[in-house]
Amino acid sequence: MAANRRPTLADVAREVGVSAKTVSRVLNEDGPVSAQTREQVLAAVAKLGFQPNLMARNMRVGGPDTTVGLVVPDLGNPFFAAVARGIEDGVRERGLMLLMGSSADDPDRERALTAEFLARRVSILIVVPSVGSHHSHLKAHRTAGLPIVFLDRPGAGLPTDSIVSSNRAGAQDGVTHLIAHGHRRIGFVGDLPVKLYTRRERLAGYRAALREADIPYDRSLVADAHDQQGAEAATSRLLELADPPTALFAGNNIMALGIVVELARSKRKDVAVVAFDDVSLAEALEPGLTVVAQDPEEIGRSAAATALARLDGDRSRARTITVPTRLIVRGSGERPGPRP
Amino acid sequence: MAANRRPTLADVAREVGVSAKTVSRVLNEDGPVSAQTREQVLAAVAKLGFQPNLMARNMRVGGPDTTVGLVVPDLGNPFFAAVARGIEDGVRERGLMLLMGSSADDPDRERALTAEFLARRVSILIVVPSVGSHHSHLKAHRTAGLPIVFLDRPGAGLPTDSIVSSNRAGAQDGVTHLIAHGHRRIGFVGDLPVKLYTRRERLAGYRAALREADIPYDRSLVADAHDQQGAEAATSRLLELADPPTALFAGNNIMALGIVVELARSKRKDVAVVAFDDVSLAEALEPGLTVVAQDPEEIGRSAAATALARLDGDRSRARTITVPTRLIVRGSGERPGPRP
DNA sequence: ATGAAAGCGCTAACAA
DNA sequence: TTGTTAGCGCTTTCAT
Repeated sequence: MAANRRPTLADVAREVGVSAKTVSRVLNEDGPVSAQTREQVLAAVAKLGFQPNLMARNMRVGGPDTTVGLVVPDLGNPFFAAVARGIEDGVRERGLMLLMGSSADDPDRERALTAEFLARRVSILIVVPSVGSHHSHLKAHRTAGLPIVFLDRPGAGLPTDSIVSSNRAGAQDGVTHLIAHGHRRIGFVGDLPVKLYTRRERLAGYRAALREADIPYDRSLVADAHDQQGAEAATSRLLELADPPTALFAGNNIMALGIVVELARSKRKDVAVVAFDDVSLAEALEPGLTVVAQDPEEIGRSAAATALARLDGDRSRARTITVPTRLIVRGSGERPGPRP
Repeated sequence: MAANRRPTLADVAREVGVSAKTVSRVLNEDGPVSAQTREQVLAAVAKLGFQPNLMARNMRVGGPDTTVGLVVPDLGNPFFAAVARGIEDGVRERGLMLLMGSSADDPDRERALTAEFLARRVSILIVVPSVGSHHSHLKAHRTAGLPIVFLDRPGAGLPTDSIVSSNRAGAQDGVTHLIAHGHRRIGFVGDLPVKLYTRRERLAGYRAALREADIPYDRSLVADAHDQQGAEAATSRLLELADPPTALFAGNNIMALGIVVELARSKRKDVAVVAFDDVSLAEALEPGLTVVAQDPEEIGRSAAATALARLDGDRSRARTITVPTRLIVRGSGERPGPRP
């Protein structure tokens, strides 16, 4: 069967014997329409299976597209998936949908995605900026009224709203928890690149906790990895040091998976662990994995709320909203430290 | 500062002193343009910060929007997040983006989302159908050439391509594994509603395994839950039966989390477990969680590939593609069964 | 209560 | 190599 042309407003109008404008009035409950005409129009709409073309409507009306453009590093990462759900939650009642793309933390892909979103005239742009990406080219759009929100990390080259977790304080809490249980040699397994905002902030929190306890910072206890496998290897390397750590701090959820898996594989039950960001099954481990939990859905909802406020005319200064983290103690931070 | 009108093609043309069509030619690398004109146009584009309006372009060209409409029950579920990534992977090189929405397994919301997608003239529609949703209203669109793919579950009322896991065989493998290790009273914790396709298929696999081993089917060993907390409660109830199960089979990833967490909390190390769908940290548990792993990204890529083939004119009969599952033995299925 | 004409921003199909 | 005209499907404006 050949691909039929989809019916248009004009087709419906012709079917009923009225003008296109009348059909439009019925569908948008615009001007006055007689009950009978309305009936006939609705019948024809149903008969032809007409569905108004939103692109055409949007274009004529001149307003933005009713979508939220969202760029995340990886759609498959549970953290960003939860963030996306939070955003969707926050904008659904305003009738906005999510237009999404993964940047893989590549500035070029991020830029291509944002360009595409802009070309589509999204109502809101929400971006988890990649390391090395600049956003000065977005300035004109922001000035023109497009709400732009940076998420998880602040953006470079453009003063605008950002939503971040309390990375530094949260990491400090987590590491302090380890110190309180007698640990003085604490490894840090962070993601890459090292310039990544969250990585730096969390490392700063780690160092602040050490400083607070008068423990010297030992660079050799800081390891890096790109992914879970890398974190497993990093964990293994740290534990093979001449003077190895008795505890490990995971810089994010993926690093946490690597650390925990490697410790399980090597049956190292003597190493304490605290992770930044919660992971599923954390409470089912033995002992339970102590984490500095983020609230990704709240981050998403907060981004949505901020952007919607801008859409509604809020012209106040750009703010950075910090979503608090919460230390959830489950036991893994209390594993025996070095003998006193 | 007032919201400035965004520059249009005509603005650029005026700036340079050429016609709109010429600008269009430069931007789309369409017809021939003199090097000098091209330079000037590009300069003006940069100067004005012009970005072509994709909606207008699409409309004029008459083609569909370069988006994939995707409806999933829950964006935050790692399984669907991974599926989404697979789809994105599969369509990116064709220049398609993801337009997403969560249905919460509510047929009305699913319908609202698909209607919105249709109104937006998506190039492809991919849906995880809710229980009770019907899709006969999509028939005309499919006939008109819109590729429609059902994912994870087949759709009702419309013969079209579907991508599913080998639910029945996979579940049978998992339960057979438990039986091979001496278990005869095996509980099944499935999600709701009970009419859900995946739930029914996996339960059928469970029953097939029992039948194969001449173990009578005991309805009291089948429990249901909506979410992780529900699965925890269901696990607890099963274990309190007069003649309790010595092993449990989880109907999906969320049920698995509930079972594992509840067993850890009640320190029941004597209960064997196999889960349908892999979860992170499964290998770090003690013993590792044996699972029937799905391949969500492959499901997504497969859906993308199927839809793209349809877009390219494939008019063959609707097929159902079954993505194989794989039993990953990690130990939890081998916990001691009843004494012989 | 309804319709005709114009135009949103862009490109196809022609000319020149 | 470039411009002109028309029109995608819809809504606005102004008539009737």
